[in-house]
Amino acid sequence: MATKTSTTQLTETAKPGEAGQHQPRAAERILGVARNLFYREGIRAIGVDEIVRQAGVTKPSLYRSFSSKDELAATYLRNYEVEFWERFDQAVSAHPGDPRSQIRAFLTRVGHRAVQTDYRGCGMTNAAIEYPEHGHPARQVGEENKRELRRRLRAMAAEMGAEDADTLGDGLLLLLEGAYVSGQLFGPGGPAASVAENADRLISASLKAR
Amino acid sequence: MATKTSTTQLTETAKPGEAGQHQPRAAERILGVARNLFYREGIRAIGVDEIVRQAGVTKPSLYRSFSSKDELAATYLRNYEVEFWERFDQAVSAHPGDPRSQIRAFLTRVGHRAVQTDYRGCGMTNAAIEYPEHGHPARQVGEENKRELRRRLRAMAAEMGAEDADTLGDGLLLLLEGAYVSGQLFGPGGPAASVAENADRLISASLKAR
DNA sequence: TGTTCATGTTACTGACCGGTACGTTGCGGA
DNA sequence: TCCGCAACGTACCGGTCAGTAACATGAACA
Repeated sequence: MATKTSTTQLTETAKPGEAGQHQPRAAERILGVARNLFYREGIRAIGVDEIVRQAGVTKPSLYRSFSSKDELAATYLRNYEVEFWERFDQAVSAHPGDPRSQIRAFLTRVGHRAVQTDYRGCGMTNAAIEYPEHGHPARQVGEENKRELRRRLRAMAAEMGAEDADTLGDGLLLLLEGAYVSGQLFGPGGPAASVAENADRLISASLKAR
Repeated sequence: MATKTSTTQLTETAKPGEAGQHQPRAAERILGVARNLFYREGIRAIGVDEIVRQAGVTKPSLYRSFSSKDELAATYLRNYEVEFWERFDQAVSAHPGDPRSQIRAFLTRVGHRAVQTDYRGCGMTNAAIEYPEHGHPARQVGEENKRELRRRLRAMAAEMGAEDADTLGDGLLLLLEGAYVSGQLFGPGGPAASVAENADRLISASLKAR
């Protein structure tokens, strides 16, 4: 029914004929399409047929590179996580030695993205909600990411000199997750726009002796 | 496989022989089973066959009471929302005229539930994440609920005398949603345990002139 | 030129998806 | 006793699910 669109461009194509490395084009195109569809529609909502159709390949090509749909989803999430930490570290390195500004910079950007139309939140959080079963490959990526994120936020809270650094770090994590979820629930004009401001107020309250 | 459980009690049974209203038993059993399964496993993850099997009925019985699976899911969520407001209003009426204590009471209970094993967050939030498509019956229930919740939280923030009541109300909503999500991601010992404490600090910071 | 091997294809599987046509049962009232 | 009717079950629909067997192609290398 739908015409075959070639809009799914691969961002970085392995240059053919170099270093003898012949990265399969199919796997990258599949991953790119899966990333778009999984993020926008959800993992359970998208079948492998839809993915291979939009990628312009066929199912055996998918299953040669990924052992299962679950593994494809996990790969999508691992890539997603890499980019997440890139954004996070970008905010960190923009304000060396100033964790409060680091948090503010990161959350300002999150808050901005979260009120865009068709914002769909955090792919890892969404996947964990879609797959409540412990041990599911897709869920594990999210669980591990959130544990590490919690560790870093608590460390940053301690670096700020907060009395109860763990509580502050957890509060920042709650605000962040709330922004992810509320962003896709409310859309433009939603409460996620104020995540950075609220985080800063929470930091203020947590820094002064109570 | 599973033995036929009769745990799905109907909360309010239409007394037979009264007013000619004969509520079918099948519909209530279906709704009870659907509620359990949809909440614990997710809506997309559960097929109607599984529901009717556990309810001990057959599919036509389901489709006589519910026009579609989506409508069954929406009914489950509407019931879920009723109980949500019951819990919310319970915290409110426990501290008349004291919105700060109302918030603390509500969030204390949420924080406690959110760190239980197998906690699965807010059914409405989860459904909205499972169904990103605008206009989906299941999603609409959640969207409407969150809008009303936001309105009430902002009103309570104003009642507290916050300078920027809308920002504080939104901050409380972010913390709440974050507790829902983090609760099911981290399980026991997760950051959701501190949602009430963080909310109280945020209120403190928002009440004093900046 | 012939071999090898990764990447591509067509065509298929059994299970499950949501949903339905149609027959059966049981009960209250005439 | 029989009717009418609502509640329920049997058996089935086409479509889609994830996953696979078997074969074609094309380039690198001997």
